[in-house]
Amino acid sequence: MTADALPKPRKTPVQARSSATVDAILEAAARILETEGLEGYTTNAIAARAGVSIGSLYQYFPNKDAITAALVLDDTEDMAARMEETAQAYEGRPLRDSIDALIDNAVCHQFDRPVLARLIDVEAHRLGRDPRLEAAQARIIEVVRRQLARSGLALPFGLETTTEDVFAIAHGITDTAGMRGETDRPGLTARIRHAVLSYLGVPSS
Amino acid sequence: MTADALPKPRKTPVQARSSATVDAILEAAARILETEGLEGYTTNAIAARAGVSIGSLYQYFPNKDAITAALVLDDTEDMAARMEETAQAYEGRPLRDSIDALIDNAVCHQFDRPVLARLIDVEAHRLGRDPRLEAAQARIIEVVRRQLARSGLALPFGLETTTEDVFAIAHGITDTAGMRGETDRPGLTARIRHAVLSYLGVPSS
DNA sequence: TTTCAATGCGAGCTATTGCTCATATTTATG
DNA sequence: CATAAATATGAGCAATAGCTCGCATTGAAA
Repeated sequence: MTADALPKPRKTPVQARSSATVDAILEAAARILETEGLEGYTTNAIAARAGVSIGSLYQYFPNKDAITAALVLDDTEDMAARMEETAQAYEGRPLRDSIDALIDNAVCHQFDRPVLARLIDVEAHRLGRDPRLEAAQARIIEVVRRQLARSGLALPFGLETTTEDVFAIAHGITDTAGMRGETDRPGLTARIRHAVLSYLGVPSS
Repeated sequence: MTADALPKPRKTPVQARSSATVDAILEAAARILETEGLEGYTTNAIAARAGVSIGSLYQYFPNKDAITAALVLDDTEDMAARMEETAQAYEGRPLRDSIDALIDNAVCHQFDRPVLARLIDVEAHRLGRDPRLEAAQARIIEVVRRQLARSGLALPFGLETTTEDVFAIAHGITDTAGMRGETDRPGLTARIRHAVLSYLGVPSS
């Protein structure tokens, strides 16, 4: 008996055209989530919009959730990379500046595709735990944790909890603004900065 | 031609047993959302857990979304009533106390059924606008707005935006904590209070 | 050119879901 | 009791979803 009993990872692209197929599928999935919501988010629709047959789709993804998981993972890893870059670029500069830049990262990300960002968040919770995803999330957390640790501030509730709360605050404000269709990005950044800095006990202006 | 072309509102309970049926359906729907998530949230499953036939279910709800909408509305109206009661009970007392009590309301609500609370939130966004729901939401907003307006504080971003942000901050922290399974309710309340009060520029302890 | 793996295709199977409808039972009323 | 409205039932239909599989096409190595 051949060991093809495990349907977890499907074929991995080796030629250029198959990589293009995978990319097209993920991009189509994102666009459908964005424009049609979870209702229209079907494998057939994804394949159609990607200009690919369902058969091809299922050669690279074992099931529908795998597509969503890939979407979530890509998104999170992209965010992690941006955060790390930003943190490095602002190394040595005052906390206020680096925090500002990090917040702007998050705001940009949400403003870019607000509906998609929210749905990805929802789906990420629905799908179970995934080591690779958790690693990417940990990278993001770590960036903020390091900022706080190096700041020398007397954190109100300890390093872990404060980090978590700073995140939750930024996430809450950003998400709400994104859903409401707010367009004033600098204004939003200013509000989040004020919320975060005042939470940390730093005079905010 | 009879005017039965509008399938929007179905039969309204007039006898006691039918009211019990409706209640059972809504309670079953909530419990399924809570324990099985959106996957197991099917009309047949709801009817089965309610101990009712699907036929009966569809006599009182025109479609599945109507059940969800009723769930969302009930939840929101319940919250609005609690908030209004609390605000009235704390009338005349210092802002710190009333804010604290209002926050505790929200925390209790989320801690009671965290998974359900989140899914209701998600579904509320998926379903379109509903005048009755918006009215209930407006009642909640109004409670907070009035607190802020009467406080005499110099609000950082104007009454509307500040109200919205206070909400978003509390919602963000509560939601994250609920999803993480945190159990320290007083601690959570303290953190939210600190976040909100410092955002408002009030010394927090 | 030959050969074979990689890739692509899409009709259609299987399972499920939302929902209807003809019928049965219960309750209220006179 | 008789009658009709209110309520309850659940088999099953229509639609659709996720997904398979046999076959066609393409690309690259020999």
